[in-house]
Amino acid sequence: MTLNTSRSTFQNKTPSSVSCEVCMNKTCLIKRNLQTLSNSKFVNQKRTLQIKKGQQFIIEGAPVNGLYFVKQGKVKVFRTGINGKEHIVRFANEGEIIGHRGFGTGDSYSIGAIALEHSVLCCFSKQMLQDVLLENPRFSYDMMLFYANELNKSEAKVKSLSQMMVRERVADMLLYINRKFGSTNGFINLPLSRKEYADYTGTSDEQIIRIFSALKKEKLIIARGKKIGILNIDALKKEISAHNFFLDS
Amino acid sequence: MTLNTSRSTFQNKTPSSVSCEVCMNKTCLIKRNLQTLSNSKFVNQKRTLQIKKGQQFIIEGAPVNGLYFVKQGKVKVFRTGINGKEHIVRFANEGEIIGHRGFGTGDSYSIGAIALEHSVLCCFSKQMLQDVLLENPRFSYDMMLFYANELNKSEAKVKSLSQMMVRERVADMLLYINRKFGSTNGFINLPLSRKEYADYTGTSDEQIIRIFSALKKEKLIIARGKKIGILNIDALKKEISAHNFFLDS
DNA sequence: AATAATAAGTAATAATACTTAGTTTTTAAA
DNA sequence: TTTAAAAACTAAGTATTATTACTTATTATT
Repeated sequence: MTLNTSRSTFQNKTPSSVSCEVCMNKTCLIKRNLQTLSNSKFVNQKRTLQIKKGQQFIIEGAPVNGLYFVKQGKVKVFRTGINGKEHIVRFANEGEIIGHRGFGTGDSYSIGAIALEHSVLCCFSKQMLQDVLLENPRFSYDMMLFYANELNKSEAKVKSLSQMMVRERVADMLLYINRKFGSTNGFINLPLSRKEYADYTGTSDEQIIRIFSALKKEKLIIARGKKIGILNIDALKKEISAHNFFLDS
Repeated sequence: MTLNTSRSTFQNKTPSSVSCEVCMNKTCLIKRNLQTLSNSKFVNQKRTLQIKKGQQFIIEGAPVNGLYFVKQGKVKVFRTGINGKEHIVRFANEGEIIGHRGFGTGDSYSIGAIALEHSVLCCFSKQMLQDVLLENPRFSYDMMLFYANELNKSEAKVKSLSQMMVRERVADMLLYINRKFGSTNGFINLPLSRKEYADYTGTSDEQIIRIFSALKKEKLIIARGKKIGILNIDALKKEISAHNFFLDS
């Protein structure tokens, strides 16, 4: 895996660009505000990027140059902590926004982002977005709601890390991943390494492996290589039922 | 401590109401957008509430009726978890907003809020705020930025809970509280119970007590009843320096 | 002022999680 | 295809944290 800088990726405009008007991704916040934004040159100013599996397209600490909207594919968003240890903040699916935190705290990204599979991203520059946000209250309001939703999710995760034991967090995470990405033939649509599960859950690889091993023995999950399938979703839900919440996708 | 409902508190309009135009609180987001909002009837539609120390003014799960802006005082915002155990999401100071997460997920508050000292709050109804946000892009944009900042803070806390040991988290928290609320005569301006420190840090009372005891022995902090003072701020910072970050206030 | 309740503190024990050290399997590179 | 590297797996040992059981001090109530 080579580390491409955001800048070099930025210039990699491909002939597969699709304008926002004809894009089929209905969950995208830009798409949903297209009527409001239609008088703006804004929607013609995006760049569409093809990102290979494993490719990093946002470097932590790099200057914020824009927001990425996931047109297709899956992405993990992470922060690097002590000793280079990675913490996965969230997984992003189609229609979701990456790099949005840079709007708040200044000029650099506080996160990194890597594609988990081949992905197509639409990138809008920060300056352009700021301008159009300041012109379009409806769009601004929708962006605000997006952030409010992200904040709720983040705080649910804070609670999970504070009050759940590791096994509970693992159960919670499997339910979340399953709900967010769905399953095919009984296996969750996003194969992740044990390390990635650990980085998301805030524990070690070995702990994940140990808990998966136990869950497999207890017939709650099944594994085929990196693919994980949930066999008994109710039992998994029961693991966390005392906590009375699920992470929203 | 009696639990007043938000509704009854809501009606408790006092003669000490001050209009936004003459309010001296310069950090308030409404105040900062006053020029933009001046044509709106909006700023005359707030309610000013006097909240006693220990009084709960937001009940988790209650319908969202508005946002609270802290004119004066200090507040803790919490979520209730397993077995009624409380998790403190954050502390809020003057000029800060409470209840803002209700904008994202629907009709009820996902948090509770209690005044840590006598506090004065300005409350704007959700409907009114939505209307004015949809009319004023500058204000909407500023609200969006506020949420983006809150999201960054929340994610820093996620990272802290994932990767720091309890002692490190305690050091981090003391630095944060000290920075946010300041000190007088060598003691942090917000006396908290050991339970509250624990609820914020995501550990048990006894663990807090144990770590405070150790930090006192090592001359890093001093305690007078519930008041805590930092004696050696550099040593405290050194406890978390390997993690390369501070929680922003 | 006296009493009751709660919070702070301490020590010991139990439970949980992390780390280390290996082996086996899978994936990537040559 | 072979080899090397990385990931997955397992077990054992160590460290951290939570829980339990008290005592003491402080705060709230009567």
